[in-house]
Amino acid sequence: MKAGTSKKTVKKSADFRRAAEVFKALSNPNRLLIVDALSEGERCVADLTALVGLDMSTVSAHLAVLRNVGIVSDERRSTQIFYSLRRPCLMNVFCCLDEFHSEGD
Amino acid sequence: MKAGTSKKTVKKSADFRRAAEVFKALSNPNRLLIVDALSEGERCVADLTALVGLDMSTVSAHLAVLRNVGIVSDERRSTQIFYSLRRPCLMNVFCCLDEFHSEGD
DNA sequence: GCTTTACTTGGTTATTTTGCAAAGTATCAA
DNA sequence: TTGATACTTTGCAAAATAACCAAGTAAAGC
Repeated sequence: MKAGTSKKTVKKSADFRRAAEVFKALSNPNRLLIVDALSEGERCVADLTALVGLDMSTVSAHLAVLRNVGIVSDERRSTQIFYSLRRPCLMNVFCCLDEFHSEGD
Repeated sequence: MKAGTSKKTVKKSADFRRAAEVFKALSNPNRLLIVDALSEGERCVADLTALVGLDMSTVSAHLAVLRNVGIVSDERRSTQIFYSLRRPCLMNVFCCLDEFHSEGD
């Protein structure tokens, strides 16, 4: 643990705003579907579009949301653009969610 | 690990919808502020209202959102209603988010 | 240069979210 | 039972989101 870092972190308004943005990016089922697909490796937009079954422009917008909060990155190779997950720890979030739901009432 | 459970879980549309609802509940800075406060113990609505600095009706609505996805539970004691976190693992999500941001570029 | 392919951006519409204020409900105390 | 306290619910306006289609851009091939 770094110096100046304590277990009980002091959180500021900006921290909550930033965290909320990440959660908001993950708050749509189609984006989660995309994130899940990317967890198995990079995919181009056409593949993701086929996967989610919406208009490509819509999928492109979803990818922009994920990109803007740093969840995915894109790389153009000739005419295609490949997206991939930037944050391996995102998969932990999914695991935590499984736990969340299986704790049930 | 239970029988019938594999590492590579097959996820259905309903799973993504349910997960998205939890993320949506966490996608607002004021709700995150509330969750953070509750991570230190139960609080009544008046206390949470003072904390977030919005109208009590607004805070009540935020609490309803968190309650509807099972993140918090409420218990009336005389005229006050105390809210508390139902899911300890939610704090793991916060840890994961810290990790998320500190990986950042 | 022109076309095609693969994507993104802009415009529009319907729906959802977030806030406040006012009215409603539950509990307690006088 | 009347009033006060502590919430919740309803009604409403402003802003954000998610979807489509149409138009714009970037790279590759002809």
